[in-house]
Amino acid sequence: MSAAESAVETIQREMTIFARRARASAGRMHPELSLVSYTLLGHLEERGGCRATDLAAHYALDKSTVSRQVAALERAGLIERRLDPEDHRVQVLHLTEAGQEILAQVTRSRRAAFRERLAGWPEEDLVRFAAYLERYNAGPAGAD
Amino acid sequence: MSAAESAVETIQREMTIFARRARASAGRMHPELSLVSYTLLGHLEERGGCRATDLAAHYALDKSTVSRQVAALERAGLIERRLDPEDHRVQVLHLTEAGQEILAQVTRSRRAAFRERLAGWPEEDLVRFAAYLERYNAGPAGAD
DNA sequence: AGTTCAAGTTGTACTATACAACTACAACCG
DNA sequence: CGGTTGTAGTTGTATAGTACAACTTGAACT
Repeated sequence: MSAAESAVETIQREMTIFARRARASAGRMHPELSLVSYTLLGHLEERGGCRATDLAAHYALDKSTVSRQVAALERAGLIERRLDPEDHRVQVLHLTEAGQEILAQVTRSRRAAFRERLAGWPEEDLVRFAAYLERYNAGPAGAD
Repeated sequence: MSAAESAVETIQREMTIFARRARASAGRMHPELSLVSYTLLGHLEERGGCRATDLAAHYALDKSTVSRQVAALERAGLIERRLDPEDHRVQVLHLTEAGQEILAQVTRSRRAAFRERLAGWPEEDLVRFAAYLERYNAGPAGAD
């Protein structure tokens, strides 16, 4: 096996390990915000509000799933819905202040975990690793 | 923000994207084998058989969860249980031939997906990326 | 023998998810 | 206009994966 093939093997294996661990630990680390909820809130913050349908499309989730997640987030007071005056079918979702706070807090704690894990890496390696990951994820969606 | 801090941000973000995508696509890509089942079968192959309790410990799953997964895999004919003659509480799990075949097939198809995604990467980058991932995952478990 | 420990199963509950059927509104077309 | 078709979102139903607790069975060690 060539060095390239064996590197691909390793990348596959390590990415799988990571995915499994992330799934296992996500719920336990931030009981207040599941990985999906966190991602949705993050998207809302980044975009400054969007529609449930956009979330579903972007994250390849069924609209019913998003609908229930959104309902839960609203119940928890983390987002609010504003009827689009242009189109009354549409509800534009926005973070509430509480939502912004929780998102910031979870982001901080996640960032701390990553930072700790990456402590001791030379800056050059961090930058290259980050670039590789971006390049990997920028590829066509669909493969793991 | 320093280059190192911003790289950590990027790593966190991209790893999260990856974990989300993996979860979303795993079920659709290999309906015959969930990510967990695949991982369990892989572990059995690697170890040449082990106990349900070992699986639970290694993957931080509840023993009841493993028990049901194992039951399903046995029902599907992919693994078999052998009573440990030394200790009749213990069932040593082994891949059946069908299990080995399916595992090999899913591994091939996953590998193909990764290979396609990484096509065009210079060998040097593949090797470095693989090394970074190994180093990342080798850190203390628990952080995402 | 009796107690304590370990492996595994089963009952129950919860979360995330998908698919399908439905409602409400919009847009378009004749 | 007014009917048809399309889009946003909700709700009913089903399934998978998971955890926790209670239980069964066998082992080990006094």
